Amino acid sequence: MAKFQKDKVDIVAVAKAAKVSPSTVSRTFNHPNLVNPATRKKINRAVQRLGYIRNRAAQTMHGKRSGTIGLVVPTINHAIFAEVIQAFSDSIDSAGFTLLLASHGYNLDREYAMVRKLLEHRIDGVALVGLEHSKATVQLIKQQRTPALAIWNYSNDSPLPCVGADNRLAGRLAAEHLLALEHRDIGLIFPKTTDNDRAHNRLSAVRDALYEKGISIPNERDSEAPYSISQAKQAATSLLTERIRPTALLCGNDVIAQGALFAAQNLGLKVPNDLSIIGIGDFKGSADVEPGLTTIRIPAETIGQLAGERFTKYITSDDSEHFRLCCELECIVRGTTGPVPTC
Amino acid sequence: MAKFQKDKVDIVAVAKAAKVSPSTVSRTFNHPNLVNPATRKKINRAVQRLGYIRNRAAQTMHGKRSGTIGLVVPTINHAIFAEVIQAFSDSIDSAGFTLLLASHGYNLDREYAMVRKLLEHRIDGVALVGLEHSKATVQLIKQQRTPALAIWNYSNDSPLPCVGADNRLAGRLAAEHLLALEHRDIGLIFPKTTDNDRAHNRLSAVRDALYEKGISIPNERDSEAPYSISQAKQAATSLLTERIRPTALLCGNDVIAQGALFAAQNLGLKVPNDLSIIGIGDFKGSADVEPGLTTIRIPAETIGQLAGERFTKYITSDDSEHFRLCCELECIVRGTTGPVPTC
DNA sequence: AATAGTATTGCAAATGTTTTCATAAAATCG
DNA sequence: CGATTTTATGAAAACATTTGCAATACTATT
Repeated sequence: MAKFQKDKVDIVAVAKAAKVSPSTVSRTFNHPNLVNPATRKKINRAVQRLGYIRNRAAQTMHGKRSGTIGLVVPTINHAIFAEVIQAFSDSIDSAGFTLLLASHGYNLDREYAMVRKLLEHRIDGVALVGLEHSKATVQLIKQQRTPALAIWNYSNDSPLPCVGADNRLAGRLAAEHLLALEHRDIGLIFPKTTDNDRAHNRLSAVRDALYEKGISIPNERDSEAPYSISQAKQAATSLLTERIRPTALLCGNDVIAQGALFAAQNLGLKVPNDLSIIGIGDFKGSADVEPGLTTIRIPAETIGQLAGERFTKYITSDDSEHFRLCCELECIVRGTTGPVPTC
Repeated sequence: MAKFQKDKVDIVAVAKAAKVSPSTVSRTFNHPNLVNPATRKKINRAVQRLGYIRNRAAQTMHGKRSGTIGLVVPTINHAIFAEVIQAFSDSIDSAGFTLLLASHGYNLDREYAMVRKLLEHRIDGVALVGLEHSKATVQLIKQQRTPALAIWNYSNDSPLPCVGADNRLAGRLAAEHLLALEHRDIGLIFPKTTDNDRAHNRLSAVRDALYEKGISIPNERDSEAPYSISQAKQAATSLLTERIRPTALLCGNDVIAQGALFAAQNLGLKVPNDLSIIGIGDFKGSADVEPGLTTIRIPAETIGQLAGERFTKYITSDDSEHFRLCCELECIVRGTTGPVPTC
């Protein structure tokens, strides 16, 4: 195969080789039923022989879809997003699209820059994580009339179509689980909430739920840790070595919760006898630590897959009915939470 | 800004608004020094006002670079690759490129399909994980004269430029660490090695190293587990409940090693007193489990970053000198390995 | 002031497709 | 068998850029 890799092999080279016009070659790809099976065979043979590969750029320029979808995430590096990226990628792939990926490191100004960059490539749609975006970003995608989708978060009044879960509810569920176990001395470890509406929503819902029971969290029980097991471990360690130790730790996500768990083990505390720990997310691996992590499950894979399916349909059929899909949360009780120690 | 979003805003709309020719507008973007600063200012104002965004597809079609680089990985889902993807993405981003990402699920035929798909988008280069690829894939990228790069693996006779580490050496280092601690009864847990030269190289190097000391691994000590903590945990559990328990477990990667660690804890074994465990990879989090995981560090972030820098330079300067970068491995001794129990 | 350069701009061709329209050949019908 | 419909193909315009070449205006040199 591919005997003549001589020069540029484009659609006209194929046409020449098959002794037909370029139009016919184009048609064999785009509307095969409009061309005589015999001619089609000739053309396909020529394609094989020359090793021709379609040029999406040229198609795009003509006004056809580019066949690409942009995805902008805060970070690729961490368990959750990796999972949702994988699912989204697979899902759009099977609809014939390719993924353009960019990350902004929890900085909404960089998010804007990334969206702009993707727009230059004439993506057929762009998916963003979360519902909070800079004014400029929103204006940009509106002005370009590019289909856009918010994933990971759900809100019934989201301006963009969205596929995700209710992060406020996630926070509330976590708090309620601890409250049901009679915990009152609760420590909080959350990531920074600037430019991160997921964390913000979770945290404020937790505070609300606790407040309703008359509990407020003193400053020294309210700790901040970035998305890293080791730094969470540090934060948890200092929280657990205060004069009065909380009986439970509510963590903004499972990575932090794992850090907290390791910190507790390192301090010789028995989980859940001496200390309860709950996370949010249910990442890969959370089930398998010892003891298994109690957490609020956010179905990342489902979100990614659903988002991909729904969004590609939305793009290809441009019947632009706004959609909002809410994925169910679930409180997964494993081994890291238990009743308050009866000391 | 963006008062007229009336119709298509292309380079000629901008030209009209700024009262210059399209050529001049194009030049302000591509060769700013060739155009009068005053004109440039006029044009930039028009660009702002109309909200013009360059069309990479049209540029590409003209023969300019597309500004995209393809990356094909086995999976996005797992710690290692997520890290290398992030670093690679950041690195090429700062050189002005955008990432097209695809995954094949450890199937080299799907890898071929993905490369083809990326080629349709006229990527300026494609990076693949590992050195083992189907004949068809290799032929395809050669025939298209697309710059290609192998990452993650290093070999001094790699046909493609490569940036990575020596996986055979990684296996050997792990084995030698256990041997130095006098372990002789060693259990192996590795992922499937088909279509995965990383795992294959590691495993065969481990076998060689053990063989040199006269040790061969009986079948029941040689276990297979996919890339999942929970399934690794299962595999480890069955290995550890054999009649005669090995004194050490050598795991094909850190995910498996973590599974093994949890399995041991679950069985009430003290690590490292009753059992030593070593992994390969040093993923995020491996340092923080309790006890910290001993492992062979593969510098994923360095690999990703270096690969991005080197590859973009390679592409933009097309001085096609073949390059091969070998990243250093390091045996990180933490808390999961110790001397053979003196029972 | 004439000449030679240099800086700035515009014109038009080229890039690789898709699609509308027109045409030619073949098939159907009465 | 001629008229009409259907099927199959080609010619050419359009898509949004970039760039070589030519033209113009300006500056420096003698």
